[in-house]
Amino acid sequence: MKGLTIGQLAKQAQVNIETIRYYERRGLIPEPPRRESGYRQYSPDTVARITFIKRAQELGFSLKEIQELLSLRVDPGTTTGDIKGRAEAKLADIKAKIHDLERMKKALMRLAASCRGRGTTSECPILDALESRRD
Amino acid sequence: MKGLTIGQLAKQAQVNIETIRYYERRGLIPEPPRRESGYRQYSPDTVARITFIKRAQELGFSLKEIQELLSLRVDPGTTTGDIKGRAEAKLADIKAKIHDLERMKKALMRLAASCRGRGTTSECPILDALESRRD
DNA sequence: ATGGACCATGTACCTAGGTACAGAGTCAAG
DNA sequence: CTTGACTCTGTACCTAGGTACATGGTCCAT
Repeated sequence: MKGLTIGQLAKQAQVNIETIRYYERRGLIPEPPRRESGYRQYSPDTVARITFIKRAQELGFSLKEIQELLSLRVDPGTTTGDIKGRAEAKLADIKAKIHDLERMKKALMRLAASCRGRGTTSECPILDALESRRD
Repeated sequence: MKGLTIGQLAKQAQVNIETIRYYERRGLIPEPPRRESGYRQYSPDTVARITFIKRAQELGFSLKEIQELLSLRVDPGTTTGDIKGRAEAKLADIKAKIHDLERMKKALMRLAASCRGRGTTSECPILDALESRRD
């Protein structure tokens, strides 16, 4: 078994080929080994990595932040304490996101429930979900 | 009280003035009343609306999606059943986000915990957080 | 041994979401 | 009643995150 070509990887991860090369340039995925011809040879694990990146984006992380998240594992030049600190920073981030999503979720559930059978819709305040923020 | 000028609104909502005008063009905030001079006069509620938009973006929603979320309340031409359906679609979306964030959270918590005191960091797999997805 | 499907590099182009003027009018404190 | 800070519209420009060629070299099933 020789690993995946970039085209196979793209298909499995459901992204454009160019996106993969772009991620490589950005340092989001490691440069893979090549064969004689220069063709990239990817380990199947790369699929998960790209899937992770894509999903993390949908969760509101920028590529830069995702890079930081990913670097929480592979970086061998860092101390564990450093890692721990960075992990906890991201953790706080994530908790805040979950918190706000929970608020939106509750608002929408109230909305969907209250909007059953009534007449007009003007009284369905989703805005309140994230109101009164404490930045 | 005459409402906020665009500058005051921008300051309170912590965004650029141009962003507000841009949102207006995009239909994310309603066109406010003007005074004689043409100056926009905003209700203080607009602060919450912009805050909501900004935060929803950080949660991974596009402006188009946010528009849909916001339209779940003000749209008077829609039936409650329609609203309910759309709310539930968004709800599913949000639940999925929460779910994946929970996975990331758990992964990071394991990471932060396990990375205490050990030597190398190579065994801290955050990637597993969103692996094996079921799209 | 060859032609259609892939891949490589490099550069150009695209969309979303803003941001920054320019040029002209308005507000209000002194 | 002026002057510095704001605001208006319109248009141009910018960054992030891709996406699309063009040109040329591989791969492999027939």
